[in-house]
Amino acid sequence: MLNLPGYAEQVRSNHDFVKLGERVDHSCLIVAGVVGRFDQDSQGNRQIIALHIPGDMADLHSAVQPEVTSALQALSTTTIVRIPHSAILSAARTYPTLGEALWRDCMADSAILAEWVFNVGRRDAKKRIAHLICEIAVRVGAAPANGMIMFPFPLTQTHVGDAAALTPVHVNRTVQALRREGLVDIGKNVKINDWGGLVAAADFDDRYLHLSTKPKRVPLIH
Amino acid sequence: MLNLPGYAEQVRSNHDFVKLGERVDHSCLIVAGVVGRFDQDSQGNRQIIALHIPGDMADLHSAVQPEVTSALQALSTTTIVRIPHSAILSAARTYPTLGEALWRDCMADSAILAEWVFNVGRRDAKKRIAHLICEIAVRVGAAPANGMIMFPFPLTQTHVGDAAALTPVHVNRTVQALRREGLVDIGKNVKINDWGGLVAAADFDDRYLHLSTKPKRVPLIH
DNA sequence: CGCTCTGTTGATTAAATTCAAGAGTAGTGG
DNA sequence: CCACTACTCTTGAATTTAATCAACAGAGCG
Repeated sequence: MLNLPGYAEQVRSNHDFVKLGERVDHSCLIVAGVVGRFDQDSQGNRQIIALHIPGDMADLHSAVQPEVTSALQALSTTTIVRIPHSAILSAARTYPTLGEALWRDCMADSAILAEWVFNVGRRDAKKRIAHLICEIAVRVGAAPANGMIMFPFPLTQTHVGDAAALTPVHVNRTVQALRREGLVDIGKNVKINDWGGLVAAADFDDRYLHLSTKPKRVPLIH
Repeated sequence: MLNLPGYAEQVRSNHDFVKLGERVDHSCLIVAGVVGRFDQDSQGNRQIIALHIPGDMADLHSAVQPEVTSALQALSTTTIVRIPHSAILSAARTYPTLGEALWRDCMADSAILAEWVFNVGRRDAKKRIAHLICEIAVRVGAAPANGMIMFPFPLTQTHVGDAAALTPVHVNRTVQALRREGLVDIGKNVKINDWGGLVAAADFDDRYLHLSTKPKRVPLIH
């Protein structure tokens, strides 16, 4: 087993722990919480371009590209471990198969990014939010219980808007519509009453998540 | 110098040379022409999620993730060379630094993808198309001549719409507006009259292209 | 208790889509 | 060489979706 160095660190909600423009010498493993990767323009308009959940290396790519062009912000109270690039790269050099796995992990994130371009570009508000919820449900590994899928959801409607490229007002109305239709209740928890219906409404196809090649999540060894 | 196997192949315009759902055992180097990476939904709505120009490995990522989740289509008459994954991966295993470079190359594409999420999500039609043109101008390495930047542009307005997530009708009106304002003339050639003005109109910041770490384009050794 | 943040509602406005049709251009085959 | 077809670009009008503006209510926290 790899014994990567690093120490756990708490990040407050809405705090940037990797900032635009800096040059980093480590990648961040998310241990708990939810983090958003943000891009912004010169007027300060922000867009979440990726969401990361526990088990994700939110910026593994920085190992080969240390200039930060999108910030990482905690969207809830979050625990991270900063892992030095030196450790990652030397391990990858020693075990080329590991290097390939890290590369593959980055490409899994990239495939999600591609789907987000489609999501934001081609789907209307309802499909877009439904699709986002489907993706998160699969990624967190939410399992049905009592005919319902439920998982904690610390994001605000504003966060959802930042991810789906919609205004908070429009997110609110769309979330209400999804609730009224009995598909999904998006609150402090997401409660999916009708997974099949939600998948259909979102036109969700999980192939882009490459679930078969995705490594199982392993508990953190410190 | 690497001596990767492969033979040149002509692809007709509008032809998919890597198809959705297949499993590939090679990556495609673009030698000439322009190719689009397409995602689509069950209704057949299409979205270009990436553009590739000569010198790009359009689907290098398939070396570590061979299941095709987005198709590659020639947007003009195109020449490609198919390079076996076996050759790429064994070279990467032998020379870990090369493996890192390939990984880095994939991450450069990923950074562009991230910018596209922002582009499609947060910019209006004019900024969006202007931004796309700025990006392509930089990537093809277009240089000013006679106070004007000009390069061939084989894409149709429909292609631009597929990339910018706009209808062809709206692309047309927006392209005309950009022409009227003297910023850029988008036709069989792109003619940029006012680079500074276009950059400002697009809110374009080339940092996401990581130009400093981008390897210089080398002529193909066969 | 008062502040801030989040969610909610209504009215208005703006941006982009949709629908429909016509004009120009290039390529194909007779 | 011309007729025919397909594609691209263009225009106008009507419609739809989402943004904007403006308030207010409730929850949580110091």
